[in-house]
Amino acid sequence: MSEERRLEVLRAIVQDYVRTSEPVGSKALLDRHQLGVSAATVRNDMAVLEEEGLITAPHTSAGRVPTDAGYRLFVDRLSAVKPLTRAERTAIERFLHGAVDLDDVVGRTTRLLSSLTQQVAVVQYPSLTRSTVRHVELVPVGGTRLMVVLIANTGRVEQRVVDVGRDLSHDEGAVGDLRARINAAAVSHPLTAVPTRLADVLDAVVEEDRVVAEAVAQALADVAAEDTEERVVLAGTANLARVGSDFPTSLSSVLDALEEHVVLLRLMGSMSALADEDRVAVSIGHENPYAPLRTTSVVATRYGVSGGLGVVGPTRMDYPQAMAAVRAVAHYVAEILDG
Amino acid sequence: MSEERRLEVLRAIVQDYVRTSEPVGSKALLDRHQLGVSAATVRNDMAVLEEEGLITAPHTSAGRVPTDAGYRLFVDRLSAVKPLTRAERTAIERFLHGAVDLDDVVGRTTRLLSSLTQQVAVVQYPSLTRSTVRHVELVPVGGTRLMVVLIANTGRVEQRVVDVGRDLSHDEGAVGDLRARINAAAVSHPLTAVPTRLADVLDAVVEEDRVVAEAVAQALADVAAEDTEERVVLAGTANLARVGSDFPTSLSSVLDALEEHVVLLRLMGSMSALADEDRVAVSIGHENPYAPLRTTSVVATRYGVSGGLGVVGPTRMDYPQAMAAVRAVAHYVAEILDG
DNA sequence: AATTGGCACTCAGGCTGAGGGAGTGCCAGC
DNA sequence: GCTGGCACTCCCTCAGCCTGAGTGCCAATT
Repeated sequence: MSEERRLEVLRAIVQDYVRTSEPVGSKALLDRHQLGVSAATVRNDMAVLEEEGLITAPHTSAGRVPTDAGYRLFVDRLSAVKPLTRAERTAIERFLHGAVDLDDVVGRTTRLLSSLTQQVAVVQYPSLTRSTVRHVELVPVGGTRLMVVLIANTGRVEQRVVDVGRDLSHDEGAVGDLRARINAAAVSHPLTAVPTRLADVLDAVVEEDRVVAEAVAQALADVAAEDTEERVVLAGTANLARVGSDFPTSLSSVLDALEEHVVLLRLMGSMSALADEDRVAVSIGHENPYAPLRTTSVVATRYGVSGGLGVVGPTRMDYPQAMAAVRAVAHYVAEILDG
Repeated sequence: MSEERRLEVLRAIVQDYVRTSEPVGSKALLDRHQLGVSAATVRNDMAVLEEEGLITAPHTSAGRVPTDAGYRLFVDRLSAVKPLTRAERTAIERFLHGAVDLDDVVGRTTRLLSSLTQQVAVVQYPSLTRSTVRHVELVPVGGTRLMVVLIANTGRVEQRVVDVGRDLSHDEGAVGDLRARINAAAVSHPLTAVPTRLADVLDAVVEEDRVVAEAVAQALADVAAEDTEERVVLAGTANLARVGSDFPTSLSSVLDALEEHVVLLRLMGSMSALADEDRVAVSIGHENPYAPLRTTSVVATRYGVSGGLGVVGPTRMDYPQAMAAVRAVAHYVAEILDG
């Protein structure tokens, strides 16, 4: 009884089940794979695989279905990297290159990933906390209010309107002075360092502008601190409802979960922590820390310096294909954002 | 045979069917409404209503279900305005007032509307084409590239990066001069007027800055022209999949349709054209111009000067409730954006 | 002329039971 | 350790039956 062949059987089961979404029996396996042994032997192997908790039978006299552990083993040891075709690669490149700004890049990436994988795609905006300041702009917007615009090196733009208690509409000098000081202190430093670096600026400004500077510094600190303000974008939720999908009843709870962007952000964060450059993280079914997603799998990775992207789908997922698509898309997006 | 009572029967049918989602028969009607007549009479009325195409029976010996035309009549003539409770109003107000910027306002509005109505909420960003310029900012972002930031009076911010073919990183004078000229020409004018107003600026700048100014003007014109760049935000798609919902098979095609933001934008546009201040537009089932949404109804209105918002749901929808919620939310959002 | 009670009729949905078929586990033989 | 054979299990499908909600129509009543 060879260990090797048993794993071969597991691989065949996973592949067939992913294709057909029906429990696969010993006979059906022989039809579609040359294992060189008889059905009875396959049955013996299956019995062992079941004992090991890698596959399970929905009921007696039905075929077998991979368990979460089975998928895990498949992903870790049995799946070959499935490189994208040249056509796919050029399609990705062409599609992403039409983007005009960061919003557009993120939007296109999301749609692209969902159509490539036929799953729900999740793309996180490049995180502010790990990025640096490219520029800070101050714009009086009528009355005593000032719009503070922060531009990060990733191209992301955040704005806040603050009330500074003083009408600055006609005092371009003071605003310009403050703008220059803030930029001198903050530009090309990490966002997380902004509060401390602005402390010096506060001391330097003249008394009457102190309160203005403080309000602005506060707004910038808010932006930097507010992790919750990180955003994710979804596409392809319709894929969950497709015929042949495996969400009979729980579909609406999965959709609900996907609208909890805060949760998705945490998810992307924890998963991309596991994924180093060019390697994707996979979380299968019950491995998922967030209960409503226990019936789903997530394939994700990091891109560039601080973003995350991936797909969410049923555990019965074409992992090699999804992993290849996620990796390739992450690669191209990083390239575009760097350029 | 009183016309009046017949309409009363229609109203009762719509109300019961919306509640229970089951065809309503003559007897069940008598239990829940005091019509003061017998079941046989109600049956006669129903026969007439069916002849008029206002209700239909899924099959012989089943109760009746409103047709699209039935809902239409109900909405137009039979539904009383259902004012929100005081508690709901204060909840709306409180929820929206926590918003920190335009993105946040739109996001909160969408989630609020979907949780109020238990439908899919659609909120369109205030359109640029009808708004005016509040400020234009130019920021050199390394090399020969310049970031053009446009701030509209609605609080919306759009940016573009353009290559101006000249390194401006250390020529703050030229940038400042151009910024001042552009703002002088464009601020508080409608976005649509930007291209013509900038023509004068182009003539005035010195020869060597001409190409820079042209690139910037082009970018601004792009933003102003690009209607497709208008954005919508969705929430509550999970509500479509809720148990008791009426999308047995077509669910995924509806979800697909909702991801076509371009279509949604056109939809919101055409509907809010019909809706004047404080009046909501309703499009029921087949009335909808976009085929994949023929099984849904849309309740929408305008808010403020140039935005649209509404909900999309099954034709079996609580119209009075949805209309009240849409109207109230639009009211509050307009107030907040004005303030 | 409108309303009503009565009555025969229809039909979707649920329940049942039989038959087929895919699949299994086990065992004896190679 | 592999294989063919065999008995067994149990899901699924289908047909038939029954029930109950609901209808349409009619004759009688107001």
